[in-house]
Amino acid sequence: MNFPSLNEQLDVIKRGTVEIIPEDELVKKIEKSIAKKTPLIIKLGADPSRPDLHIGHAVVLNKLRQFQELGHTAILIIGDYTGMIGDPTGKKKTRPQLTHEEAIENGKSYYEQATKILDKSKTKIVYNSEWLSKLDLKQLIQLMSKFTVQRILERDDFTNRLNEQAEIAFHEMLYPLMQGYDSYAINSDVELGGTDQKFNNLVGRDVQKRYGKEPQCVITMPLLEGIDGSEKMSKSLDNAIGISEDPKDIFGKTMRIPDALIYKYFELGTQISVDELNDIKDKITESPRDYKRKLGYEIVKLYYDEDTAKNSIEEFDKIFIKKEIPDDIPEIKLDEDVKLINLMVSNKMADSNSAARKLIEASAVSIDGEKVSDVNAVIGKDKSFTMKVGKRKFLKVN
RNA sequence: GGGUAGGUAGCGAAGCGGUCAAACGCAACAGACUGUAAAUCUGUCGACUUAGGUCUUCGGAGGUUCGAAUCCUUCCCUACCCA
Repeated sequence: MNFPSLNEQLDVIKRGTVEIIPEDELVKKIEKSIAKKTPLIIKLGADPSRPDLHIGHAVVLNKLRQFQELGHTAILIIGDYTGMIGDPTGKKKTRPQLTHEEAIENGKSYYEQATKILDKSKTKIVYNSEWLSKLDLKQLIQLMSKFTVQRILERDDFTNRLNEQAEIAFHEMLYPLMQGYDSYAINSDVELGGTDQKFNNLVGRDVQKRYGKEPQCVITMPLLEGIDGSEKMSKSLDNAIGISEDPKDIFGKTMRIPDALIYKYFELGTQISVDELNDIKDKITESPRDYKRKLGYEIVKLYYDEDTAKNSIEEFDKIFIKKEIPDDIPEIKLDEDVKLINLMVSNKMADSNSAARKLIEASAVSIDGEKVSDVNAVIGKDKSFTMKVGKRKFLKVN
């Protein structure tokens, strides 16, 4: 197999990375790979505790995809065994532990979603229970003896937890070692991860060295901010764009990101070429809105297809720029007269009667474009109209 | 095992017998302004309501009291210090 030249590869690999540790070793590995016509083994560990992937997770998957396109081998490790511990990274508290069944189940779902980005035919998937479950106590002690408590505690999360008087459960200290052991088990040349994974991934290097293997290089990718523009993207903060979401939502959410993030999203969240990326870099500030539309288009295209992406733009323009009613909105028929607030609640346009009342009072409800102000409004069963609650909730009544 | 400080709405955090559905901040939602950007301003932010109120909430369970998030008993949970 023939690989692109070293420099071509480096251009692609370096896109968006934070650190390559150490870069000269990576260069040597690539040179060797070209000379021997052997692909590098690229490791990505997946945490099976979160089955819903968002474009923040996609940052690292995109990078892995790029490696695949360069001809290298991607190995996705589903941490079914480590998932039972729960990665302490960035956590202030001990994570809940998954059962093995849950971990496997989540792992499958992870794979399904990850292969929306990765080349399925070139992705090897392995479960780390395959080797971790076979470690006996003697081997585990041997592994533990190669590291010191200080080394494990030096990572920020643990230091912070010590300082903030939060607990650290004993088993959590094992997490980095086990993840590092994965690298040894699959002989990885490169491990990818977010900057938050730097410590764990470096431990992988050490484990390999101590077991007499050539150590992997570590490539860290930035953590993508969520659509609120400040916090790291995460489902629990409700600032994430899920890769399995409806295309309209993906597009709409993309349009809501702060301008400062547009380039970063292009760089990390799309597969547009390095050349194109360089081309738009300085132009974004000229017309942020247009580039944001392009960004939304590219992201939708990545997870769906070109037609869907085009539709998303059109739909968006229709609703928010031309302020028209979207095409496919829920439609219901009334069998009898109902109070407006009940109608809102039963169609999930408000959480409770009180909430519905408050929305009406806040003039957030309109019928055929007319704002409704009567909290006790009753809708006659023969009426036919379209109502709108807030900016995004529509309902057609016939 | 001994000691100390705590557990309040999605989160953080006040309150320490009545004026508490519970200050304040963040988040969220809605309105104005916009490019559904950011920033800003305004309103809402337990539930039901015939709008007068009613009901359920302050770790759990009991109790004292006309009245408890606030006092007492007990149980559960967390952190820290000492061993």
